[in-house]
Amino acid sequence: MRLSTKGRYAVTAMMDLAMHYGQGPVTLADISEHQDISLSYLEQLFARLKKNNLVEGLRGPGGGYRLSRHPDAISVADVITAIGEGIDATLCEGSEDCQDGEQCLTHELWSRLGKEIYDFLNGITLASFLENGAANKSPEHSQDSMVVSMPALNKSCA
Amino acid sequence: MRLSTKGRYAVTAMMDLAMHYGQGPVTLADISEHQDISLSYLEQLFARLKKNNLVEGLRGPGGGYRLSRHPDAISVADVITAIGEGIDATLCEGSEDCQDGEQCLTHELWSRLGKEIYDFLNGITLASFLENGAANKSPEHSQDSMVVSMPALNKSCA
DNA sequence: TTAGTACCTGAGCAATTTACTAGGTATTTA
DNA sequence: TAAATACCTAGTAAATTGCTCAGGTACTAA
Repeated sequence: MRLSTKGRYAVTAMMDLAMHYGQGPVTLADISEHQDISLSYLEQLFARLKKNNLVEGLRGPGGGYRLSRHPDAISVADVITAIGEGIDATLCEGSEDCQDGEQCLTHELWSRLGKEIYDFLNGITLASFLENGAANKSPEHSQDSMVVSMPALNKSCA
Repeated sequence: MRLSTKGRYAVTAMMDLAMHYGQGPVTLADISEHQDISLSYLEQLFARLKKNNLVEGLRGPGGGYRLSRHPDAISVADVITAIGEGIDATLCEGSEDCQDGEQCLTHELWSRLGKEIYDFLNGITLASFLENGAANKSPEHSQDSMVVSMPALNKSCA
């Protein structure tokens, strides 16, 4: 589990897509303008996201990206792990370095903590976060005409 | 809020100290051996931890480091922010770059998510995690003769 | 068919972070 | 004093981050 500005870019970009879910694809150029990220950097991020089947790309005029699943079915943990792609095997894990009990113990402790963090982030879906900003575990996965509401966020930023 | 292997090292090291709380200071050499981290790297980490008043250093033979507060009063978020030290002001935040509403919106979204993650990690204290691995909010802060128990973690690592 | 728009690939790069090495100084205990 | 330990400074190779540039490929409207 890793959490950096890279994951932050990815999550905010995915939220951009979630907000326009059901309204046709969103171009990377739009996201680039909205979030002030370079287009090529976004392309790199979305290559990862597409590789992990979180988004679909649609070419041609009027094309862009859209979520490949319902915002209810995409968690923040999904996005971050898709970006990180195979991180967290850092220390013993292969367990050949483990000699004494105490080392195993601290590793065990961290792996438990890491799992708790993952479970927490996995409980936050794009939809649930857009709706009320809360972590909703076990979403109902309603396949209806999803309309993402965005209440009380029109305060000025300056 | 940043989460990387650096924070992982710091958290496991602090857990090492929490386990020996009330049993005299622990040397960095011991932690270095237990966790297989270089001594100087630990020194850098503990310089930050000391700067943020999470640990106390005791020089001379028989010296080492110990927690400056009760394990109940130190959260995982405390450790990670002490290591990170003033990160998360990355994008607009100074808010001069914010032109349109939508950019503010995504920033608002992320800051809310970041706060949720922080609150979650802030609910996990060293003591509560050692005891049962669960996130206990609002610990009772018992100032008694803390004995950190470590049940059911003696499985072999190989 | 052709221009426009989108996605894709890969190289490269400055800045930062990571994890570590080397060498000191300061302080305390025995 | 001598040993143990914290503490400090500086450097550094490797990786990561965030980004740019330069070209490609695929699709669609005209």
